[in-house]
Amino acid sequence: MASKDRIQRLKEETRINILDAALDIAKAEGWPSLSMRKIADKIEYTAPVIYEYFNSKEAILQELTRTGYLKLAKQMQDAGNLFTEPERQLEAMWLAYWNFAFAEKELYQVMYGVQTNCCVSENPCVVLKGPETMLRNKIEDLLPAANRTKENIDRRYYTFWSVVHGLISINMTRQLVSEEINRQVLKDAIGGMIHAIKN
Amino acid sequence: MASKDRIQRLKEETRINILDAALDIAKAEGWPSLSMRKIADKIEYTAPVIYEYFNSKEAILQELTRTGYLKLAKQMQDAGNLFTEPERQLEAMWLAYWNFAFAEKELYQVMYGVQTNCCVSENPCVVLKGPETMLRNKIEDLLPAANRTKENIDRRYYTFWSVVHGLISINMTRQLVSEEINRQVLKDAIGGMIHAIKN
DNA sequence: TAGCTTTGCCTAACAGTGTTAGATTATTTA
DNA sequence: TAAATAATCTAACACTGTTAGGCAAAGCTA
Repeated sequence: MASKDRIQRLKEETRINILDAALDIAKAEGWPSLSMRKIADKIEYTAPVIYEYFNSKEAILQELTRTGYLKLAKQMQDAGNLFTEPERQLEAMWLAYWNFAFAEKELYQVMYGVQTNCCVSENPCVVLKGPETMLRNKIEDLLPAANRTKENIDRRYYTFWSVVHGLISINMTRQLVSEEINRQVLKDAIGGMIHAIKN
Repeated sequence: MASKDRIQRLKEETRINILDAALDIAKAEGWPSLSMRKIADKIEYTAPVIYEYFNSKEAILQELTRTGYLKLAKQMQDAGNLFTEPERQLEAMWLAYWNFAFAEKELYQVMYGVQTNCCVSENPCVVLKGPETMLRNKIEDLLPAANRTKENIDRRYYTFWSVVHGLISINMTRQLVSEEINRQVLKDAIGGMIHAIKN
């Protein structure tokens, strides 16, 4: 009856192989070009056997986001444990979050629905820069002449953009942020940023 | 020779029809289920005709992002023009950006590569909440007991998350943010937020 | 108006996708 | 060894983006 265990182990193994193969392909060629047949090739099976382990391609991605969240949680936990003061811990946890996003880029993408936009890419023609330059100009106006450097404008612009775009995309991918919280976060961020710019 | 003009006008018209149809389908069924044949159906042609107007499906999306940027720029311009003080203008412009994102959700998605993540969706099982709860707990620790309300924790958490996730996804979709700016924005945001939490 | 050329549009096809049904082979059980 | 079960494959369906080739209508020229 130990053969049952062996078989069970083997099945578990190919299950993991499927997940590994999927992630490998995504890392090598990006998520859009991931296909069931490519996964099958990599694990040296034909495509239909994958469906004995996962109900759909979507299910594979779902499982990968699950492991992604576990990995992220662990790295944040470990980072926090290096410190004792809560503020240092919180800082370390966010930095761990940041580092995870780039160390495990593909996992982060599937976890949070960030697609490497092929559309805009290499050709940042002037119209795409319209909103950007408008905002930068206004930030420049507000900055005291003394610190009106390119680096400063960059920094303010990206801080602004990050918080607004971040909040928007959180709202679009998940839908659990209350209207009131949105209003407050946005108001705080914009108000705080404008205050900070004026010094 | 006026017929040349008429024909030119007609061609321009179906070009616009293609773009409109694509956006309509995306609004109705989401970007993933947009297909050339569906566009063709909507404009009452067959699929290959579209290739006389656009080189590829990608080109259609590219054109739509272009119009999206124009629309966004106009709305920001108009919003800014309602005020005279630069700080009010900047605030209004960011609010216009925010409003555009939800009023023209599909355009924003294609412009900035935000995909409505089907993966996570309805089943927020406990593991997905791991990182979230860890961060919330730490924020709770840092908040003075007096303002340790759920609303406050929510607000701080989402502000934090927005700026970090926003910066990450900006980096992933575009790649034009310098390492130095990233470091500064991240440091400023995290430092500032922690300071704000402690009051 | 006749013929020729160009244009507009379509059908058919290719290679690829996710997914399912049915047949076939291998393995385990009796 | 024979029957039953499990593992795996082939073939197919309906779909995707995209291209090649043909047909018919429109325009131009004589």
